[in-house]
Amino acid sequence: MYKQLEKNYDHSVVEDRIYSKWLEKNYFHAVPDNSKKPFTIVIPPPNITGQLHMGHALDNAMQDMIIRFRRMQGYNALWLPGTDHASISTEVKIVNQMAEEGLTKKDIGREAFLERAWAWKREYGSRIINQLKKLGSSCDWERERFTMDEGLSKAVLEVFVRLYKKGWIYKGEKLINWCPTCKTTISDAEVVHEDMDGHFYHLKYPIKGTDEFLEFATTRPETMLGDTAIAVNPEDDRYKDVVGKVCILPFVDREIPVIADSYVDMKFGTGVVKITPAHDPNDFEVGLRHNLPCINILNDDGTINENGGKFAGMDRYEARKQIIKELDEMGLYIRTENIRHAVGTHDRCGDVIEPLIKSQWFVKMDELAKPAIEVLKDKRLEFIPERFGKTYLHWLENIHDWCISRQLWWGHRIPAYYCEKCGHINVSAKKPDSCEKCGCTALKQDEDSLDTWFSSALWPFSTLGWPDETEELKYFYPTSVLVTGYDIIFFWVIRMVFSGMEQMKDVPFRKVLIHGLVRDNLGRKMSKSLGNGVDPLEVINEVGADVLRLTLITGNAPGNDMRWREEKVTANRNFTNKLWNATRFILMNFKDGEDISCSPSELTDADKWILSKANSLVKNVTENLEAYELGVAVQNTYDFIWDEFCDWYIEMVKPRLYNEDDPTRNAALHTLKTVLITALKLLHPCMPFITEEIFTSLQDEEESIMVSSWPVYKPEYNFPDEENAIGLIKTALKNIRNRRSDMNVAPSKKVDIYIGSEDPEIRNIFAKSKSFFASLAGASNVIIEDSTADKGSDFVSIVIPDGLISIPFAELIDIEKETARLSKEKEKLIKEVERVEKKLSNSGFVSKAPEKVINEEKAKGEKYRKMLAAVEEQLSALKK
RNA sequence: GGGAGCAUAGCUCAGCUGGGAGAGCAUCUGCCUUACAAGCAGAGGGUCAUAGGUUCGAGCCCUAUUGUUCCCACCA
Repeated sequence: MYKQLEKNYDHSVVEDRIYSKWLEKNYFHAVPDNSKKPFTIVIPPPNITGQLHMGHALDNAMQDMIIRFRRMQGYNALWLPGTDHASISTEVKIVNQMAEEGLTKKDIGREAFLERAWAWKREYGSRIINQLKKLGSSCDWERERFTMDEGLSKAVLEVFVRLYKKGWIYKGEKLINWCPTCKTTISDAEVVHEDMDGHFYHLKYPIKGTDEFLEFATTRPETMLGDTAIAVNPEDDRYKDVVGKVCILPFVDREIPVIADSYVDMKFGTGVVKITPAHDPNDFEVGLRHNLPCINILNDDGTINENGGKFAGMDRYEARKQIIKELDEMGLYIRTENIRHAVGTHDRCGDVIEPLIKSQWFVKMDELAKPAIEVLKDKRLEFIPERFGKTYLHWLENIHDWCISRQLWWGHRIPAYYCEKCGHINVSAKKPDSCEKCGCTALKQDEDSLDTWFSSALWPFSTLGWPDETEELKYFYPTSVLVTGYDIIFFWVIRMVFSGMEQMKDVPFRKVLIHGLVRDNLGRKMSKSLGNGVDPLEVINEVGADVLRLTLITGNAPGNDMRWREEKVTANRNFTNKLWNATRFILMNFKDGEDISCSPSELTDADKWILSKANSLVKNVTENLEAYELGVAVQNTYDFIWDEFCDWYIEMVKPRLYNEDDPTRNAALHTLKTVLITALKLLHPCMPFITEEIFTSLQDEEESIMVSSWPVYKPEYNFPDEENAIGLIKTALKNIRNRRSDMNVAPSKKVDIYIGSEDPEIRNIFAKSKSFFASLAGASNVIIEDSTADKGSDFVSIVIPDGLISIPFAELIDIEKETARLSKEKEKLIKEVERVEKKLSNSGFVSKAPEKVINEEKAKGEKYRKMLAAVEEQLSALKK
């Protein structure tokens, strides 16, 4: 019946075996069932190019923990997994792969390129999925989705068409962020502003018809080739006269007007700004106000185009140098200032972004943002921790239209078809037979694809079958919680919310649990370039997924970054060892076929104490998990198992186990098993493998802990009296150990221990617990007495609440040392008594503090006064 | 320029709605006590960044300051 455990726990064998079992039993699969409440999590889909890193490990450990907890609680728990096509990341990988073969996208064309991309996906797309399995993730793999699946692609086209028909998707010539390396547009969210060292070039343009010049400064002199005006502030007296005049733009000999616009800051620099509407967002706005032409001077690869005159074909930075050099020769260069300023770069490749004007597709954001703002304000959507809601709101309240077209091939191609005859744009999920305007059949699809986040924005409902009205969609949407890092709130969380509100008319998830970054032991971000990344798969190989998960979950609060420390891994590995050995010990004491059931009346104080503690723990852990305080929940379980259960209860129970005739042996076995199983269940969401392994060894009524029921708090298992009693015993034992250690008494030396108390109930508590003093404090005999009088110089005394412990250590007593110790204790007690008395004589405290607190203080005062009296008696006895 | 976080034992961090400061690691002492030396028992170590305020009571709430980290932002 009972399976004895191996001496050492071997995670490498156990984890794979157990995971296979769970898969075989189909425990992860969830189907709509109206008799149960759903609990849904959709995974943040990792990129198919990705490899599991610590960020994924943390994110998924948290999700698995939550979903396992809810599954055990009886919810119909679905964790829906999948992957993201990651358009730009994947495309770059394929392009690089082709480059090794000497091929370019152009060489092979769109169709063949996509063929290669799909082949790549087939080969590597499941890699990260398999890694998630190593972590123990209980995802419903039957429902695994990919953003470019047929169904999800259908959802993408459907949303595009709907928003277009509503006028919320439009095509327009606007200033966009251009990455010259990736040769595509990117959204505002993908631009990272980095402080870089740069130069501030002071230059001047000649004013036509005068000998005068207008001086200004710029960080990007090459953009002058696209200048179409020069601006000053209308209030600026210095330049009143030049407004309306014309400057001559060198090199291209363009005449540009001097205009007045309040955008110009009079106090900054010379108060003069060159205006390049085609390459600067502010200038673009100024250009609109003043009807200025836009002159694009850049090619897609960042070189100067034909509008740049003699600089055409030159790289942007080369042109910058050359222009400064030539301006200097012309006497138009003044000086260069070194400055540090924010430069927009592409988050993928790091290249400097060039703002330029192109015709692109946009999602109009103002209307979409409104409901997303509302749901946070009325708490239909909540962030944990709350503060991230501010980040979310701030972004939404300042949102710009979202540029969604990308000059990439891997992704969802924009469903817009241009009529070659009349130029009309036909937007339709399927290619129309003919132009809806002129009927012409010559239609050409837009070459661009959609931002990868356009499809992931739909993930919470597209994965459940939308736009079809599936049972799954009706049952599992809205999902319960989204777990993700704070770094993708803008990219993803916000876009899911407004997409869900628009298409489903409800939030995609009710809560967003935000976690921080896993950093290295020095607090640096883990990165490839630094080589400081810790590979979670290596950790799993070395110590197992349970230890990895425990390390990631404990010791940090939601939303905070954490450091990865080897020592913590070791400590947690030791915990699994502790748990394993505790179980091994318990199982060694079980005999096959033995009935260990017992009635409540057979339980001893110690049994009731640990059962009561376990019962409180159930409540505590459940509440913490429900509040998404995962770290606290696990820490409390850890502490309970190690400190209360192993260090105290198991030690207390040993004599009963060793004595086959002990009438309470059964109760001990029963309690050991009951408490351990409870603790295992509480621990299971965090450490699924070892808890399963132990659970199945301890009992064979249930085949898996993961589908067993979550423990519930039972008022009848609340034993405050026994908790107090054992609390007193523990205090006494600790005090005796302390004194023995102080006096260098060898642990092997057994002595008689006298315990005196005037309170018969206290005497009774000690009388029942005599055996603990033998096994845990080196007592040969325990003698209970009804007097707390000092026993004279042959004894060492220990004052405890409600009693006095005396040990015959006459030969070991150092009078001086003992006096010093007692004096110190006396002082401490005097202070305590004074503190309590002061508090209780404070009328404010007595009248305003809750009764419970006041009573606690009174009880403390009583206790300290008694102990003080006892200590004083000891001191005077010692003097004699 | 705007916003947010953090500052608690030598180190890394918990401390959830205010009611006498905790863990792990490290340090020191003693133990191979037949579950575990990856262990057991004991000990030392904190004016909870600073200054005010609210309160009967503040590590926790408010204000300011200092240091530090991060996010957002079109000052040429």
